[in-house]
Amino acid sequence: MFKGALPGFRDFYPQELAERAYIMSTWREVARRYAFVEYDGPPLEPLELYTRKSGDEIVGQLYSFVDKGEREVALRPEMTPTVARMVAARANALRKPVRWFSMPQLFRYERQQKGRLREHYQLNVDLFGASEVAADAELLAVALDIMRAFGLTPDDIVARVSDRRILTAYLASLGVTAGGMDAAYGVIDKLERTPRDVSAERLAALGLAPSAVEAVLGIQAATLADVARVVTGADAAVVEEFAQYQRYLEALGVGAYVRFDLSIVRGLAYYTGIVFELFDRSGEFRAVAGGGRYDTLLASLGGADLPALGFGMGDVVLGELLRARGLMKAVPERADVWLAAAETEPLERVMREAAARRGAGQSVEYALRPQSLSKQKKAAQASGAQEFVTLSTDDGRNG
RNA sequence: GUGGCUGUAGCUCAAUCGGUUAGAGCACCGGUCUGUGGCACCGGGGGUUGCGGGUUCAAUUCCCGUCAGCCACCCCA
Repeated sequence: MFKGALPGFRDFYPQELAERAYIMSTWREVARRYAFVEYDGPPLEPLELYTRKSGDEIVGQLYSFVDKGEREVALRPEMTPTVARMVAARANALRKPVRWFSMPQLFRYERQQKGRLREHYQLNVDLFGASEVAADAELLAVALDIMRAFGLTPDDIVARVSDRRILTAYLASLGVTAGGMDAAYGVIDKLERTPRDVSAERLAALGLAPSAVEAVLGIQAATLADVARVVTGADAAVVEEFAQYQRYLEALGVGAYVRFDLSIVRGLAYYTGIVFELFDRSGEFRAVAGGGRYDTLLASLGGADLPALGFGMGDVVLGELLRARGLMKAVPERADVWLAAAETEPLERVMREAAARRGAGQSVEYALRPQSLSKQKKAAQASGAQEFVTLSTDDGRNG
């Protein structure tokens, strides 16, 4: 006797499946509008694909085991290594830029919480072979247009956008040393959920002057102009590029969603340039999506040396948000027609009509045993069928 | 992995101080109503109170363990 799904896994009853299908079809539709094409890879991969670059810390969060061929394997926890491998294998043959998306089910063995299960479906949109900042703008525009397609406006969603290079330059101008940079990222990443004095203490421990500590604590309010005043040389060019990025986002029609915010760090991993996260304005939910540029990842995985950028958007937090806002319109499919006949009619009569209609493409349901018409009508209403058709007793052709 | 809170029917909840065969609404099934749109009325199935142990004459109620869920941490998708 099984009581339910494993912890962190979901049973998709028709209502839940309809919601999932609604989310995924919307993802697919908007990605298509931006001329991204769909691909997929194996749900099971060699364990090494994830341990090689990500480090061993991730291993504890993998669903991994030894298969019957004594291979160490893992259920995929993310799509990036797979797509990187696929692109690298055909790097020379693929038309650049490569605009691909996928909606894999991903797995991670972690303690579950709201918005965070052990399995989820995640839209992955990636662009390979494009170093232009226009590509960064396209990428964020897809993510935001998806929000719009779900009915989420700039009043609901904010895209907080930063740039690794700008953050680094800004922190350097405040006196953060190269050695203290990662630690500073860590403090900034946790700024919102850490008491102010604790953060201040950690920053002071990095050797920052009191004024610099204040500046970091208030980094969320720092504008691009603030940054432009203190950076020089190559960094100034990066700042100008970011300004271009913002102009492109305006041109693409999603500018209202975007906010410059240096406190967005995106973990400590492989991002090399512009990064972003999408949040609901109320702050009630976890990040809805996140991504950015990771130009060195393909090369470091031993593949082609192609610039790359991408984002992920999971179905769990998004689904919670849509339900909370009354924007989850999905309902299970209903039959086109409910066929009824007098209780005295043989069932074969109804079946022949059902077969004809089904042959013509209609979705047809009927009572599996003779019943009174009122009973059939009640059943038809409960089923939600679009149309109630009663076969006449006379000629058998009527609708 | 750590800590806190919580587990009664498919769902939302009730059950006095520990006291008889654990109740209700919704949902589901059956029936009545030949007419009003997912109506009304009648009836029915479904719970070893998450599971295991302990205390007690007696446990849904008190204690311990365990599993699960929620929240925070950790970490990120």
